[in-house]
Amino acid sequence: MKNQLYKRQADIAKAIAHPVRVAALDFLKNGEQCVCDIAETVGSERSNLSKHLSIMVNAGVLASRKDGLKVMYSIKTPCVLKFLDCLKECLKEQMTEQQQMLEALNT
Amino acid sequence: MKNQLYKRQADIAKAIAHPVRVAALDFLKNGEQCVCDIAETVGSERSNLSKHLSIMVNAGVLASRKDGLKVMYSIKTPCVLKFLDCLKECLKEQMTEQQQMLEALNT
DNA sequence: CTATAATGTGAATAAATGCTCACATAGTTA
DNA sequence: TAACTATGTGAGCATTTATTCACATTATAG
Repeated sequence: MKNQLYKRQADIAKAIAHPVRVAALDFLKNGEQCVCDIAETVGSERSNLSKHLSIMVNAGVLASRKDGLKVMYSIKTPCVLKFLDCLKECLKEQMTEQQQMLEALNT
Repeated sequence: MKNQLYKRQADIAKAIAHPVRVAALDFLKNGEQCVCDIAETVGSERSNLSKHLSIMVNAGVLASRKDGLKVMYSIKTPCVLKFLDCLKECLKEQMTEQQQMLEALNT
C-alpha cells in the first residue's frame, strides 16, 4: 500500500528528472506553448522532444490540446510549479554551500 | 550556462526519483537513522540500500556521519523536506482528479 | 588477537531510459 | 487532390541505472 504511494511519487519525480524536461517546464511557466516553440527554446530534436513531452503527460505533469496543426502543452497543476521552485531552491542551497567552501579556502 | 543549471536540477530530481529512495527520505523525516533501521523500514537489501543512500549523498540530498559501528544518515537541507511535500501534494492532486472522474462515472 | 557486526565496494547481469532516423498521421493551404 | 506543416511513432542502438552476490573494510567486544 505505502509502497504503491512511494512508487507513484517516484514516477512523478522521474517524469521531471531530465535536463530537457526541466528546461521545457521552465519555459512552460510562461503559459502554454506549441512543440515547435518548446523545441527551439530548449534546443532539442522535434521527435525527441515529443517523447519527453508525452512522458510528462503520462505522468500527469503536463496537459495537451490540439489547436489546428499545432499541439499546445501546458503545466497541469500549480503544484508542479511549486515543485520546480523547490528544485531551484535546493540547487541554490547547494551552490551557496560551495561558495562558502570556496571562501574558506581563500582565508 | 542555463543548460548546466537545468542539468543540475535534473540531477537532484533524479537522486530522489526511485521508490526506495522516496521511502528512505520519508523515514528520515523523523531525524537521522542508521542504515540497518532504514533497510528494515523500507524493506531493501543492505548493500542495495547502501548504494541508494550514497547516490543521495552525492547529489547533496543526504548527509552522513559515522557513529561507532553505525553510519547515520540525515536529510541535508530543509528544502529537501519541502521537495518531498511537493511530491506528495502533486500525487494528492492527481488522485483527487481521478476520484472526480470516478464520481462522474457513477452519475 | 579473534570473532562479530555494520557498512561499503566491485563485477556481472538485467532492465530501463534516451537518442536518432525513417516513416506515419492529421490538419492546412493552394 | 496534391503539397506542405506540425507532430507522433516504431525499430535499432547506445547509455544509464538497478539488483544481486561475494568479498573488503572498519569498528567493537571478548
